[in-house]
Amino acid sequence: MPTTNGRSALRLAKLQEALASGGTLHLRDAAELCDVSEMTIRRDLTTQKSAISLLGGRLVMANYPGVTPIYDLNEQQASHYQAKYRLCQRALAYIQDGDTLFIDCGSTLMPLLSQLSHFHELTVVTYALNVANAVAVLPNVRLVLLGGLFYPASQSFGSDNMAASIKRLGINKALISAAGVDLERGVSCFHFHEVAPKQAAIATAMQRLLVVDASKFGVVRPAYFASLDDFDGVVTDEEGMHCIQYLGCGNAPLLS
Amino acid sequence: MPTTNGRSALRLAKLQEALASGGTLHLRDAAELCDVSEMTIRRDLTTQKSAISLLGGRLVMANYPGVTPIYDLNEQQASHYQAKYRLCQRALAYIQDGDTLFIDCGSTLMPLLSQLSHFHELTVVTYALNVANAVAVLPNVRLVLLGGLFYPASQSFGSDNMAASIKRLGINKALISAAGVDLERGVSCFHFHEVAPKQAAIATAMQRLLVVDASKFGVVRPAYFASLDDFDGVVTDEEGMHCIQYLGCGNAPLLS
DNA sequence: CATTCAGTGTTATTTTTTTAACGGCGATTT
DNA sequence: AAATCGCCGTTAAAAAAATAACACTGAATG
Repeated sequence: MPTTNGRSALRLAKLQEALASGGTLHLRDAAELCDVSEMTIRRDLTTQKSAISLLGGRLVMANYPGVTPIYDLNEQQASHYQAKYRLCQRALAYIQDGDTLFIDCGSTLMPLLSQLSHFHELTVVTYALNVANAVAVLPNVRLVLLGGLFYPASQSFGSDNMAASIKRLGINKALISAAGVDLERGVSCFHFHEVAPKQAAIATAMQRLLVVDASKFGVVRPAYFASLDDFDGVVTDEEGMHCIQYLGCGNAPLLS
Repeated sequence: MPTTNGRSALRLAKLQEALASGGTLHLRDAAELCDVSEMTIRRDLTTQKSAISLLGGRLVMANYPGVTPIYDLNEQQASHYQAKYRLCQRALAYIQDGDTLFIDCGSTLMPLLSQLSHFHELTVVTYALNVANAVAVLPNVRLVLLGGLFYPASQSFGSDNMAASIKRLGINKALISAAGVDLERGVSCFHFHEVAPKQAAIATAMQRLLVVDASKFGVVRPAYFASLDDFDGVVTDEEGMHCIQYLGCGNAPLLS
């Protein structure tokens, strides 16, 4: 195993460039490209740590969405996903063909996106890169991405005139996610740059839905952005329903 | 093999949702999730065509960037990539630490992006989704994405006020790609929505570089956006240099 | 000049993945 | 009720990929 990063690192760099445009590269081709044996490429990959990973004989960019975080489905994870999935199923019930949806950032609403392919025509407005990527591949959904400076922590964008941009759009339904929901302290998230777009969407949309699972109830996060009264409804899971009833729920009607 | 889309399609849908958030799912886990054998999942995948593909025993979303278009490196393709790579290496020579770069859409400049990780600090401005994805993973590069309505054909965004947004940014160097370069008919691309951002970047940037390989010379595409004189330089490959000398090259100095 | 060692290729072995073939079960048809 | 057929599991065989072990090379070192 090479200790000094000699030619090994150079090869990795070369391969990384080859993969940067997107796509996969067979081990055989990678070896040919670098003019070494497959074994050497294998060793490069195991010794030097890089953004490339080997998936069934093919090199892929590990940091690309849809590749890296090998979905872990052991016991708990499975049910955790199931919960998120069911939550999105409930949210799905409020979406109709022809809607212009505002989709918030975060991972909560991701399971919803692939479901959107069942509709005939939709428009999705978002300021999150992961959401945009998932929507971009849907042929029946128009995508409007609100750009700006990228914040890696939330995979989303922020800009001065985002609020103005949102208000120019005819948003039908806003699906807002949150990291904390408290009856007294209101609805909050982690990052301050998310506040402006969330508030603008709430201000503009015809119908405002807060989509949160039970784990968010009774939690307060640094960035306050709305009170429960600002929403037309709360979409939550079975367990979340109990939390709301316990809390009293302001005057936001419980949805599903 | 199932002829009527019965439970098969339902399983695929379920798996697709599981993968939508990004990530991979081992065949074993997929089988467990659907409560069938691995063989059944395999059959589902081969009979029904879906957005899911099987890569080394793992299910991945085929339409995600970095997965689907299995990089084909047969003879010609290899040299073609090498050419693109060398072209970008030349362009790289004009980039300095601290620059604010405008990166155009298309595939030409993709090999450049992973190279940017070698710099200490950079800012990249783009209106292309594939560029944004490649830049988003670089920790040392600030990303500004100019949003709008998404155009799948060019993987880029367009909006009314994109030109205005670009002009508000202090763009240092603009790296512009093109689909056609002709001495008399000027520089052109395929899609009309690319014209506004390209022109705005050319108008704003301190330094304007046209990055094109030899295959673009003498070609005219539907959307004209600049003349060769509008650029401070042309970055091209060895073969492209000959083309330029043959054409006369306007007054744009040849770079590399 | 002999030794060491990083770097690599080759070969063999093990493990995993893929493919193919067969048989069972339940619903529908004849 | 027998036959058909869609659907699925199981098993065996083939192919591919991952791992391990060993040998060779050339440069640096003693």
